[in-house]
Amino acid sequence: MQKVSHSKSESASTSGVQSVERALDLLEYLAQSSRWMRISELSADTGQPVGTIHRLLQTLIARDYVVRDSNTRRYALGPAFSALAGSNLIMPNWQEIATPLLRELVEISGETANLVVMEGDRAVYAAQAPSMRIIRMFTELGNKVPLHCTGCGKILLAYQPERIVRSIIARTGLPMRTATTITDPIQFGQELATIRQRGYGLDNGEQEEGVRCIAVPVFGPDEKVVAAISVSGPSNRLDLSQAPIFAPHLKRVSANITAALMDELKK
Amino acid sequence: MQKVSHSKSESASTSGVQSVERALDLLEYLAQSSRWMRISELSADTGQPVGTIHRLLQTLIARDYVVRDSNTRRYALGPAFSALAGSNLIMPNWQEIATPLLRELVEISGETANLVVMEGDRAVYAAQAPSMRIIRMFTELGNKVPLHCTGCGKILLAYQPERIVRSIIARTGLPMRTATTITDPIQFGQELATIRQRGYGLDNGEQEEGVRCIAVPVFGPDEKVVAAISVSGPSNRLDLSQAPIFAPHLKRVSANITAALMDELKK
DNA sequence: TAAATCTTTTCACATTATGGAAAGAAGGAG
DNA sequence: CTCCTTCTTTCCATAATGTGAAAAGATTTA
Repeated sequence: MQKVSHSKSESASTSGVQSVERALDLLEYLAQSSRWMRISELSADTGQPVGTIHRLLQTLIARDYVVRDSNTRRYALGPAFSALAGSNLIMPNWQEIATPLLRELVEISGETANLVVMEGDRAVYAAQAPSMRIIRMFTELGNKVPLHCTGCGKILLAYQPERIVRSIIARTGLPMRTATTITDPIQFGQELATIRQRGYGLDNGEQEEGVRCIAVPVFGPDEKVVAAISVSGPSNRLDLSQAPIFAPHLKRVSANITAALMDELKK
Repeated sequence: MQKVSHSKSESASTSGVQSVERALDLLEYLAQSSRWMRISELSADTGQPVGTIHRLLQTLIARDYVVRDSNTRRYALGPAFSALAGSNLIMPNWQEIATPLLRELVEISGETANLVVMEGDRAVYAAQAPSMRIIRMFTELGNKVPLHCTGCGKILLAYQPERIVRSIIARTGLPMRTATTITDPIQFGQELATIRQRGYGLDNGEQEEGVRCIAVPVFGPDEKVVAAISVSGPSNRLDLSQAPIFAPHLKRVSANITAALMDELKK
């Protein structure tokens, strides 16, 4: 258990309430660890003395943000988060807001249109307007897929701060799903840069052979990306050369969703 | 908008890192307010001076737990929560864990079996094993329903600390959905007490005319309730006099789900 | 343009969080 | 069963940290 520079360096910079930041560090560490943690582990891994960790945990437990298994004396995130996460300010009713707008994309492209949000280390389908054709892309709502090998997932990552992207990749890696999956971190970084630059992203069968998709970001308040929308279909119909043609339509619909979202939020 | 006791009383008592508690107060207040809030409102409603609120918000914004709309200078919960909420420690893959176990209930009862979790002020269907009969109860997964008028919802509330229950009811009220919906807070309190006492809950068409259900809690670590399971069916088949017969089966399956959950968690 | 309202920054102060160390539990080895 | 080790919890003197009143700045209203 080695001490890690008790100096205030790292996140010090300016402002920031120390104890709050440490509490958040703790919560985030618990979130990303895939098993229940003991105090000594938390202390070692976050570099805070056990006393401090213990006191923070007490506070968080009292509010149900952390639970303690009294048998093993291990800690994990608690149920209070789902109450926060359920707030419709951060989890809008995407089905209601987006589905009618997504249908427009189905009419234009003939392919299934999706709205996807980030949840933890994965992308989740939150709304969908299915293609009317016999062969079509279809996913259950709530379905979770990797971020690195889907059009929408890559969009969501591309508009995330560097540090978030790195920590996600550190945890999940870039596992190969098909022959076209990008598995090299450097190349993946370039892919994200390309996406940011041209404003839309592609999925060339990177998650599932034979499924292609074109995706754009959906912005919330303050230009933060809150979701991604896409049209997805079978490779034989959806040629990636069509992307520059579809992208403006996707962007228009994205802007409409942003507007609808803002309407929901403003009072 | 009246001021609520500026005294440090309330949660003071022992322990608890003050600034962390205040930050949590702030987050919870933001979560429950249905619109974006200005600093002055937050200050008035939480009883903290604007300076303090401002500083806390800075810290939370820096970490994306709060977002600020720079046009209106209003604040809301930020995207960092979905990352935490996505942690499989607090959001297990219920479909995977519970669905096979729920099927057992379908075989016994002939009716649809559901697993429901709490999310914010509502209950969300997280797993389901549908009845094989022609007329049957069915809901989309991810569907959100009120807590106060559903079997599972009432279970979830019954095993929640008083203060949580009160704050939820304060926000949502007890709106009448059918003739049997409990709309009186006192009576509702008694209902929750009854549920705790006998260990299972009923829904006698309180949300939808003609749909009845029997529900029991699902416990996680440390005897905390993390979900509820139920069998639901049409009133003409599902007589509430059958409840004492079904309840033990529900409890057995609930225990199995708890066990499966623990297996997931322990390494 | 002036007044009023709201937001952001500042700063002296002491309350509050800190973390080392002691006390207490639990777990393991012999 | 007892001793020893390892981990958790509590304690407390210290000063670093968070506090909040008020000033400064920004924006909206009159």
